[in-house]
Amino acid sequence: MTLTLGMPSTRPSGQHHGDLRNALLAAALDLVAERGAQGFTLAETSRRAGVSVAAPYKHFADKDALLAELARLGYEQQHTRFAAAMAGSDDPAEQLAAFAAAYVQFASDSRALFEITFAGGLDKAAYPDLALAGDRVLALLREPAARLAPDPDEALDLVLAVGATAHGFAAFLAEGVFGDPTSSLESAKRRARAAALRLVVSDA
Amino acid sequence: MTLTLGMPSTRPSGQHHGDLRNALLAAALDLVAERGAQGFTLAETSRRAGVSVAAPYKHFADKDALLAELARLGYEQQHTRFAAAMAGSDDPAEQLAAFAAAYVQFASDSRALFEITFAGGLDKAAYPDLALAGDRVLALLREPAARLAPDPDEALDLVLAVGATAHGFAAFLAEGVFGDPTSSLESAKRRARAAALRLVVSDA
DNA sequence: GTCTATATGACGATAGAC
DNA sequence: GTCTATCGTCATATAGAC
Repeated sequence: MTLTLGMPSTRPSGQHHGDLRNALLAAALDLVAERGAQGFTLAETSRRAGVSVAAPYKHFADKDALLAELARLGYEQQHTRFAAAMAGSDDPAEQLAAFAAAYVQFASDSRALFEITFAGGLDKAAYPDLALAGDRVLALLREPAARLAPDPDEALDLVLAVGATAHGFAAFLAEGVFGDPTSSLESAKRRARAAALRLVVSDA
Repeated sequence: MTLTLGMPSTRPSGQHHGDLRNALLAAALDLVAERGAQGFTLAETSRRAGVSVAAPYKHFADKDALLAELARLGYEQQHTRFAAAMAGSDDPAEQLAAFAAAYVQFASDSRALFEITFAGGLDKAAYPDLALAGDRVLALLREPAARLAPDPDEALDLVLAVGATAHGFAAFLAEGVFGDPTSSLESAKRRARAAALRLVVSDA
């Protein structure tokens, strides 16, 4: 996989790596993709990055700090992708449906990041940036929801219903409820989009 | 917590416990409730049950076997509770709404079991009974869905949409998206119920 | 900023006595 | 069916050299 998490910045300094921080993040992401969020260890991450187990501590306070940074990047990627998907239409109902489909898509092709953001088991209180980044993703839904429902309470209902439904379909897909993972992605996206529309149009 | 998982059976045999198997299951459940599914260890479970770390191996093949049994019991409890909640009405739409509310309720007051069933990280292929018990829960939705939608494909859509939405709200509640956990349970249940109805009535 | 070396401490699982 | 003892493995984290 080896996703680009930032710009590697043409190794400017140091002795060996130049950009160990990003190398560690990428290695950790690969590790989570292979063994799941609970299989993540700092020691194995170090090995994959080709450094000693002591090296990471110059870049992250501890194991959880690295994981929290990964989760934060996950929320940022989500925000970027969902915003792009929603920009395809001006119809608020269509925007919410596009969000649901994009959510499922993200869970599928960035499974590790998706798992970390939700099943990372991080203490959100200890990492305030995290809750903030997560809220920012959910906030994407507020504008189209407000256009569909003038009443603020009803708008909040829509935000949460669409968000919960999208998350449920994504979780089902990840858990293999649909069966074959490859062919089921499209059907999961279609279903998530349709469910979001149903949640929305009955209020129109 | 110390939920009753079976009948303790008035200690018939053995030296110390009489029913170590159930005592281990109960201790493991408490442990998961405190530290999450990834915080579960067989050693700590043994300590809490007051036995040596070797004792569990006379009752379970290994660590995962104990966890899998707990997950199976979780699905069975879900089935019982959801079936009871759905029995309150003859209207299929109302039954699906009752399922959604009961699902959120279960995630709230049996948080450990809920976490194990979904975030246990178990190899479903290695424990076929597990996938079966999980399918049996989802199957509860099939009858009311079939009554609402004559077409089998549409009925499946309903089953998955209601299931995904219920799961999404439950996950949001567990993750603290709603804020205060105690006061938010009722609002989460109300929202889940309302969303399920909206998913259903637009097809009526 | 990275390494080597080490302290410290879990955990899973098994062997053998009772 | 439970215990004591133990092996092997792996982890987090720190200290000090370079």
